Amino acid sequence: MARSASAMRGQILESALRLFAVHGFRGTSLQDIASDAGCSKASLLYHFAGKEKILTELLTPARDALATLLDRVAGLEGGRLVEETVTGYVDLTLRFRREIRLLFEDIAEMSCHQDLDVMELANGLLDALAGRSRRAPARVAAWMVLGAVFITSATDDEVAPDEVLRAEMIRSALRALDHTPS
Amino acid sequence: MARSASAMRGQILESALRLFAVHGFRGTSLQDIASDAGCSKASLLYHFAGKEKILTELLTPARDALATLLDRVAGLEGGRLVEETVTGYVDLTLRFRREIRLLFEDIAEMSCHQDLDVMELANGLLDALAGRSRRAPARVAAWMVLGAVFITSATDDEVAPDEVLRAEMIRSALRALDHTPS
DNA sequence: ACCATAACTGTCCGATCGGTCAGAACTGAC
DNA sequence: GTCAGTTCTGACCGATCGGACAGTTATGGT
Repeated sequence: MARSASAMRGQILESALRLFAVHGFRGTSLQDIASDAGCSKASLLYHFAGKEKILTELLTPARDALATLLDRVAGLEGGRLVEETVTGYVDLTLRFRREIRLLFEDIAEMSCHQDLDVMELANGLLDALAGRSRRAPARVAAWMVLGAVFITSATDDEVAPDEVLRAEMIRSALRALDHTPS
Repeated sequence: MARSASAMRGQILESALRLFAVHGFRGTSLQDIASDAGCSKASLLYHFAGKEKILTELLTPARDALATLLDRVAGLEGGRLVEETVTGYVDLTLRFRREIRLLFEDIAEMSCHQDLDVMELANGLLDALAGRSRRAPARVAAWMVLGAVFITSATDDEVAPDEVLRAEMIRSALRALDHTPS
């Protein structure tokens, strides 16, 4: 063997990203990555100081891209600020989809696992949020609200008292769904 | 020792929920839970058939509540459907905050960890999405969009081609932020 | 051809994990 | 007090993990 160092490193990173995105970080062992990349586990640790360093190297480009975006919008304000930030953020997440997915597959695996089959319920919730519509705009907005409420509830940021938080979450969600109050 | 069975079970579930919410499911060992609950690891496995069963018992109430919500809105349609679903979903996530948090702490720990300190960047992004406003409605909406875009990008649901997905994500996000197009 | 260096590997290690099991400790009914 | 049944535990097990290290193999400059 003994390919060029950068080639092997690239192969390792590629394998790691794919496996992390399927089984999660903790759910993927160094041996798994080594087997997939076609080298020994010891070779991994020759190229990378440790398992965490592999993860760091995988996530750094996304991090840097986010930092760049924030720099770019630092001087803006008002409507331009929000528009540029949203557009940039969306593009960024789409570009680094696999990296984001690896952060979530721990959850996904946990949800699919065991008796409680959450995925079926999640699809039901998605349908209801989309108002039973199958059209793409409604479905995308439904996904957005699904994730938005989920994450916002999980935050411990103390951004607002619970009553305010609840009211604003509902209003914001309905706006995202393009819902005209009846 | 030798308390009543249900008391010990309750103590174990309480400890497990708290520890899972701090260190994640995989990041919490049976020994951790046992120490926190004030019993031996073997005692855990007397009350619960395995580690996964503890998680199942913790998440089942939330799952059942979601199923109940979906049943309740099953007969509705149009505006009422969307309103009831959103309100119910928000209430549900707020009620089961700790359970949701435990699903996320794997991510949180991973993000805070290592060199790349993502949290500072996330706060910057949050500020920009909120249009630099410190008011609660803007901050809540910013959190919503942060999570919405993140999760929607991570999905592999093939809900729409990437160009459509991108456009709808941006539109939906701007609506959630109550942004009036300039 | 030679050799310093880079690339790579087999093997071992300590730690930790979830889980088992035989038996001790406790409990309430009688 | 006795005893059956419940509750609990220390000790142990096999598996797996991330990592260390000495030694082997390939590479490129001379």
